Amino acid sequence: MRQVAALAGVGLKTVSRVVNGEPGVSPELTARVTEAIRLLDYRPDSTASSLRRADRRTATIGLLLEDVANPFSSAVNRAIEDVARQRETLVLSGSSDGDPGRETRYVRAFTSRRVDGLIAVPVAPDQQALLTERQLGLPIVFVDRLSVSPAIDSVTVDNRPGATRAVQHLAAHGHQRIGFLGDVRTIWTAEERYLGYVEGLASCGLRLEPGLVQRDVSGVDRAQVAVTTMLLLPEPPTAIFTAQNLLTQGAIRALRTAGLHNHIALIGFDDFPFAELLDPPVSVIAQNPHLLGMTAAARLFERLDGDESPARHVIVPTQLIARGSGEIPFNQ
Amino acid sequence: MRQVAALAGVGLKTVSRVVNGEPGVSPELTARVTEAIRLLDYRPDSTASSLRRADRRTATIGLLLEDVANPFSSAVNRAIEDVARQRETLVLSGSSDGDPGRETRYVRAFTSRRVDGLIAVPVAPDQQALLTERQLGLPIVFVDRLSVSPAIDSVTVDNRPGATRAVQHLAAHGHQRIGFLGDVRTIWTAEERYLGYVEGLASCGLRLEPGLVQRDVSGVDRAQVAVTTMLLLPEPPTAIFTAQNLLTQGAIRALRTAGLHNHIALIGFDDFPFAELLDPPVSVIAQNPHLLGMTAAARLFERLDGDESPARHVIVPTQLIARGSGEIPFNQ
DNA sequence: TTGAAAGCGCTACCAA
DNA sequence: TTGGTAGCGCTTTCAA
Repeated sequence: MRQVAALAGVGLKTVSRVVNGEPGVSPELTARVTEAIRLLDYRPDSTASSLRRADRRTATIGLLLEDVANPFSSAVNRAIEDVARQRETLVLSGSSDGDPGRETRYVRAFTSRRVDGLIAVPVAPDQQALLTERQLGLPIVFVDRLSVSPAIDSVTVDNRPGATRAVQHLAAHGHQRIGFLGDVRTIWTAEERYLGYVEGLASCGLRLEPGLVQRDVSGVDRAQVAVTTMLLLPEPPTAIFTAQNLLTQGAIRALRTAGLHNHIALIGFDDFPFAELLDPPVSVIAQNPHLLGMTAAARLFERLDGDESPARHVIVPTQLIARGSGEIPFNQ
Repeated sequence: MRQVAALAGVGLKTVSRVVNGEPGVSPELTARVTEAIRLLDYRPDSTASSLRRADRRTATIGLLLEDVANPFSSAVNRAIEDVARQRETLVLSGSSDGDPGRETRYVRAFTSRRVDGLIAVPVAPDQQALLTERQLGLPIVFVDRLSVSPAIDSVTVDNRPGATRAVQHLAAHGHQRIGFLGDVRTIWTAEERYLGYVEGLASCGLRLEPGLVQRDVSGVDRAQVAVTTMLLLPEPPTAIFTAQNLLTQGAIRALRTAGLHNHIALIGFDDFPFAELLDPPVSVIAQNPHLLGMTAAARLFERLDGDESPARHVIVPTQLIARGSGEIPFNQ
C-alpha cells in the first residue's frame, strides 16, 4: 500500500479510501491510485485491515462438522457457503470425526484466526470448548445438535417426530414387530430418533421388544451384522426402521443377502442418492440438509448483525418419502 | 497479550516466548505466564502474529472446488484437510459451480486473507486469475485439471487410459456398438475421457459412430433424455459408457425405464455408493478422490517447504471395478 | 534470561 | 478533499 501511495503520489489514507470504496476522493486521484494498483499487482491485505478496524471483523467463519466428506455434512457445508458468499464471508471448515480432542483443537485454531463466528456440530458431551468461547463473546450456532446451554442457538430437524412417523407408517401397513437400528447413543440425534421410535410404538399400541432393538451400531458392516442377527431370531421383525444412513445401507445388504428385501419392510432416516433405483425403492424420512445449513448460517449472521435476543432452537421438518420398501405390507 | 504480561509481571516478549514454546524462559516465569493466560482466557491472535512474522505464514490454505457438496469434491476436500491438519493448517473452501467470475472472486478473497497456498479445480479456460497469482509467487496446485501453464503442478487421474479400458472391457464382452455420454467438452476431464473412448474404439478395430456419441450432456435429467433417444435409434447401442457420475445415474434411469437394464451393458466413470446394490450392480472406472486430494496437498506442502523444482503432472490411477452391468454380453 | 523499541499493513481520528 | 499520526497484537532485533 505504501508503494501504491508512492507511485500514485498520494497519501496512504487516500489509497485506503480508494481500496475500500469510501467516498470523498476526486476522480483524478482515484484513477491514479487504480492505475498504480494495477501496475503493482497490489493485493489488499485483509488480515492487516481487520487487525486495525474497529469491528475487528475478518469476514471469515468457522465450520466444525463431523466429516466434510459425509453427504449430509457436505450439503450443510455448501448451504452455509452459499449464505456466507452473499456476505462476502469465507468458511474455514474442519472435521471432528466425533473426537472431542480434535474439536477442541479446531475451535482453538478458529479462534486464533479470529473468525467472526462459528457453526458447529458439537461432539464433546459437555460442549465445554464451545461454551467457553460463547461466554467469551464468540457468536456460535449449533447445527444438527441441541445445546446443553441456553446461550447457544441451534438448528436441527424434527428427529423425534420424524422417527415416530416412520414407525406409524410401518404400523399402518400392518406391522407389529418393527425392529430398530440406531447409532451410538451419545449422539444426540441417535437418542432422539430412538425416543421417537419408542413413542411411535406406544402411539400404535405396540409393545417394545428388546430383542428387536439394536443401539450403538455404527457403520455399514456392523449394521449388516446386526440385521442379519435380528433376522435369525425365532420371531424376527417384519419391518425395520434404521435411524441413520449408513445403517440403512447395512440393513439393505443384510436383507438382500437373506433374500428378504421384498418381504421385510424398511424405512431409513436420511435420504440418499439412488434410493429410488434400488429394488425395492427405499422409503425414507428425508432430512433437508441444505435448509438446515441455510438456516444455521442465517441465524449466525443475525447474531453478527447485533441480534441479542435469547437463543432459539429452530426445527426444520423432515419428510416421509414413500418409495416402496416402507409400504411392503405385513403378510400373515 | 499486554494484559497477560501485566498480570504475570513480565515483559511482552516473555509472554510471546511462552506462547510460542520458545526456549530460554525460566520455569518460574513460564508458570506465571501460563497461569495469567488461563486466568484471562487469553487467545493468541495468529493474524497479528503472521502479520509481523518474517515468513508471513497464516497456516491457512485456499481450496477452490466446483462444488463442496459433490461426493467427489468433498472426498478431495476431506483428504486435503487430513494432510493440512498434520501441518496445523486450516482450509478455506469455495465452490465455483464452474463460474469463472466466481473463481476470480474466490481467488481474490483467498489472497486478500493471505493464504499460504492454493489448491484448485480451475474453471476459466484461460486459467488467468490463477496463473497471475502463481506468477506473483503464490504456490498453487491444480487438482483434477491440467494446467495450461508449465508453472503449475497438477494432480489428476488417468482419465484417458481409464476411458479406453472401459471401452476395451465392453468390446471384450462382444460389444461393437458402444455409446458414449460425456459432460460439457470445455471441461478438461470430459475431453480426455472422450479421447480415451475414441482410442478405445480404435484399439479394438471398432468404428466411431456419431449417432452413438452424445457430448455436452450435463446433469441426470439430460443424460436420461440422451440415452432414451439413443435407445430409439434404428440401430441402438448394445453397450454404453458414461463419462461422469451424474450421467451414469441418468443412463441407469433411462435403461430401467426402457426395461433394458439387463440387456444393455453399462460402465460409468467414477464410482458411487450403492453401485453394487443396484440391479444389475454397476461396473465403474473408479477414481480415488482421497488419494487425489492427499497427493495434491502433499505437493502443495512440498512447495511451501521450499521445493523449487519444475512443476509436475502427477497421475493417480483409476481402477475398473466389474460388478455386473459392464459384463452383460452382446447377444446377437 | 529478559525486555524495550521498532514496525508488519492497515484504518481511526483529527488536522489542514 | 487530503494526509499525517497513532496504534491494532504481535514478532524481530538488539541491548541489558
